[in-house]
Parts: sequence; C-alpha cells; structure tokens
Amino acid sequence: MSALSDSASPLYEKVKDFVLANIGSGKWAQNARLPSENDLVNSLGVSRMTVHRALRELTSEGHLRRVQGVGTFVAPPKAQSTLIEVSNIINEIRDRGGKHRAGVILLERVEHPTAAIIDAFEFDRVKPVDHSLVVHFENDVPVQLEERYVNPALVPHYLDQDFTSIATLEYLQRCTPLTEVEHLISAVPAGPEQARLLQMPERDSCLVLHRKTWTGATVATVNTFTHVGSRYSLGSRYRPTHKPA
Amino acid sequence: MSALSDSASPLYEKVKDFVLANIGSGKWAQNARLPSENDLVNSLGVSRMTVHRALRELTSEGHLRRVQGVGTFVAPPKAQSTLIEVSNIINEIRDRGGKHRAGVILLERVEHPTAAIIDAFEFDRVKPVDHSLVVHFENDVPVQLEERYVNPALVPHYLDQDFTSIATLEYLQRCTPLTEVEHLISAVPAGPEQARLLQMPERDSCLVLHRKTWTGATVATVNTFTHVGSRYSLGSRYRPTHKPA
DNA sequence: GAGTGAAACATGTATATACATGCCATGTCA
DNA sequence: TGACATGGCATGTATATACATGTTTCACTC
Repeated sequence: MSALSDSASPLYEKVKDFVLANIGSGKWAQNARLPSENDLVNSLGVSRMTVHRALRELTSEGHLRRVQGVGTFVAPPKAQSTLIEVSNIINEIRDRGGKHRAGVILLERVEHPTAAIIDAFEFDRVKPVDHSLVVHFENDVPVQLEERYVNPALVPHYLDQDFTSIATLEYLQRCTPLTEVEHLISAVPAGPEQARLLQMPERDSCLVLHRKTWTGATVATVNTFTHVGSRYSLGSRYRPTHKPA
Repeated sequence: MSALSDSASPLYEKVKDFVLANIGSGKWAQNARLPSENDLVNSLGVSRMTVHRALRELTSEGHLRRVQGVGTFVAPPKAQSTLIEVSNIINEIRDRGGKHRAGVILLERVEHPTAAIIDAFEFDRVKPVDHSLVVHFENDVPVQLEERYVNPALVPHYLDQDFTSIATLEYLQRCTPLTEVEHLISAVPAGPEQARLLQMPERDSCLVLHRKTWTGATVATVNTFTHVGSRYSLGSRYRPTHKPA
C-alpha cells in the first residue's frame, strides 16, 4: 500500500510527488482537504516527520495551504500572476552564444543633477551623482542603450571601472547590497538620440526597462535600459510544479 | 552565549535571523564558509536538526550554498536576475480603482487554423481551435487587446463563457491546470487593426506580452496581450531579503 | 436552551539518535 | 614519488518521541 514511486529519490520527495500527482490528476481538487498527517503516515508507511517535511515544503512552494488545528488544503492555482525573469544583457548575450561589445558614450560626475534625478534619488538637497551611458552590441549590432545614475556615497569609484566587462556590475553589487528593487517595463517610440545610438529609425518602438535599486533606505542606482523593439524581447519559461533537472 | 534573539519566534527562525544578520553585517562575506552544523549546535545551544532546518531553508531561499561533505557558504547575491510579476488586466484595473469594461470583437471556432497557430499548438495535424478577441477598457479608454487561442480538447465550452467578467479566466484555469507557462515581452509598432481597436495612432509603440500555457504535455492556450505603450507599463517592486509581514 | 469545559484531533516545533553519502587530507605501501 | 586505502568530518535523510498550539466537537451543567 505504499503508493510511492520506487526511484532513488529521498522519501520526502516521493511523498511530495505523491501529493502533487493527486493534485495534478484532479483527485484532490482545489480547496479540497488532504488526508491528515497521521492518515498519510498510515497509508504511506513513513514517519510523521517525513510527511510533515513534504507538506511543509509543498506549502512554501505554494501548492498547499495549512491551518494549524484544522487541516491541509489544496491551494488555488497561482496562474494569474506569473513571474518573468530579467537578466543582464552581458550574460544574456553570452548565454545565446553571441559576441558582446560595449561602447562607452558618456562617463561623468554630474554636480548639479536635474530635478527629476534628484527626485528619483530622493535627495533632500542637491548632491552630485555619477552618470554613465553605454551601448551594448551583440555581434556588432546595437541591442541595448544602458543609462545609469549611481549614488557616489555608496559607490566610491564607479567612474573608474572598466565598463566593457561584467566586472562593473559585480563591483556595483558589492558596493550596493540589494535591499529593494523597482522595475518598470514600457514601450516607447525612439527619440532622435536613442535612434542614433541604437542605429534604428526614429519613432520605431523601444522596449524600455526602468530599474531602481535601494541599499537600506537610500537609493543606490537609477537605470534605464532601452532596447530596439525589433531586435529584442524579454522572455521566460516557468514550470510551477516541475523540478529542475 | 546563545547569541539568539529572545522574541517569541521559533528557534529555527532565530537561527535563520542569526545567520542573515551575520551575512548582512558583512561579518560573513560572500563565498565565505560558515561554521559547521556542529559548531553552530555548540555555540547556539540548539539541536542539530534545528540548525539543519534553518540552513536548509536559507539554502532554498538562495542565501546559502551547501555542498555535502564540504561545508556551507554564503551564496553570491542574486541581484543580476530579478523577477517581474505579471498580473491579469481585470484585477490590475480593479486594484488601481479604475472601471473595467470588456468589448468582445470576435468569438469563433476556427476549423482550419493557420500554419502558425498549428505550430504554436504543436498539433501533428489540422485541428480546430477556439479564438477570442477582446478589448479591455479602463475608464472607457482602451488599454489592452487580448487575443486568445484555446485548445477545445481541454476547454469544452470556451466560447460560451461570459467574456466581460473575470469568470472566464477562472473557468480557463479550472479546465487547464497549469504545468508550464512561457512568456515573451516585446515592443512593436501598432498595425492598422490594432491601432483602430485600441484607438491609437498607427505605428505608435505597443507593449506586447505573449503567453503560452501547457497542461501536461499539451498546449492549452496561446495568448497575445497588446497594450498601448503610452498608456500602459508593467511594474514590480521586490524586496529580496525582507520577509512578508 | 445556552454556556462551559474537556476531549479529540489537527498542525507546529524541538530533540536525540542513527545511518547514509560525499569530500578531503593523511598515511601507508609499492 | 605516486597510487590507493582509510579515517575524519561535513551535510543529507529517516525515525521515534515529546510537547506546544490552535480548532472543532460534544457532552455536561446550569
């Protein structure tokens, strides 16, 4: 009566698979109540701690909902909102097997930023920020215009970095341990400057990713990644129940 | 020598907090090796199972990396790739406090789909699919054009649904338990048809979200959500380390 | 009939124990 | 000096036991 698969995986994984199979087949419908831990102990022939671990992990993965003293229930599917992964352009190009090249357009300390930048950094008075503007090429075709404003209080030598390599990103990360990120994806027509730098027709569509990061309570970086719409898209594939191979 | 906070939270949570505090303060740097489980047992005065659970959960949350027989290490920050949440338009409008209205443009059973659709559904021969085209309005301004192809083998009465309410989505979800999703975000200029339905100038930028879902190994739905670039953007805010309240 | 208390049952946590599995350094033997 | 065996140590899993905590039910009392 074990009902557990006989592969080499650990017992608690088999219990998880058993539960997921019953959910997937529809035998245990949405919001249905599962057998109690003790029931599963008796029917599956494993200890309660093992069952408990399996159910606890399935709960933290969003498959189950547990209420102390009441029972375990099949969680409603989390399909309507799904996650999309955003990577950085250098790794992305490299993962595709393409050749990456970065062209530095601008690299400056801005002593008197615009009101919009001061506002974005949540400064209470005028403070200098570092500003970089880099074009990323994939196989010598421009794909991304990366504009970044950095808080010099957190990143001492940002402008001294080597902007053609990924080391800049790692330096940034080391200086600004991430506590919060804000993303905004939008589609806008290319302005004259963007069209020139990205070698695309003016007013053609761009996919723009805004990204703002915090370290503690202070704004660390404000980024704008502009992509040529006809050459770039953001994608992800997601398996809610499957495990990675 | 407990070094653990004295709040009311469970012991394993205190151990997790203790570890996170040491990482956050920089005392344990990136890739540094943590004390072994037995060391923590001795210094914190809890059992090894409790330490083990804390370290296991921190590993699954991405804070640590563990190698059997070797040790436990501080994981590199997972900042470069971040997640963006995509919701559905009806909830989104409602959450903003706006008024939602849906206009059904088309509702049909397609007996002979185009080659592109057959390919997208991974059909081995010509099979009928259901097709819907709906415009979503926020305060009577069109914001999204929703085109959906549905596999009738999985969703028996898709065309009979009430397309002006969110019940359609729930019916879809019930018929097609999600096993896999694929997303693709791109920016494209509006074509004549899209410009007309979305009441926007032709060739203006659109933010397009493609979404393809599987149930088991069969393709369940193929969706295209087209948004007016100047009226819509996708956003998210993310706290990597903080716990939900 | 309403309220109360206790039992029964559910999940949650903590521990001790045992063994499995994987890696590495050390030492021995050729 | 090199190859190999082995012991030590690290994490990984499984179990039995105990108690904590929260919910429901049901019988008993007023």
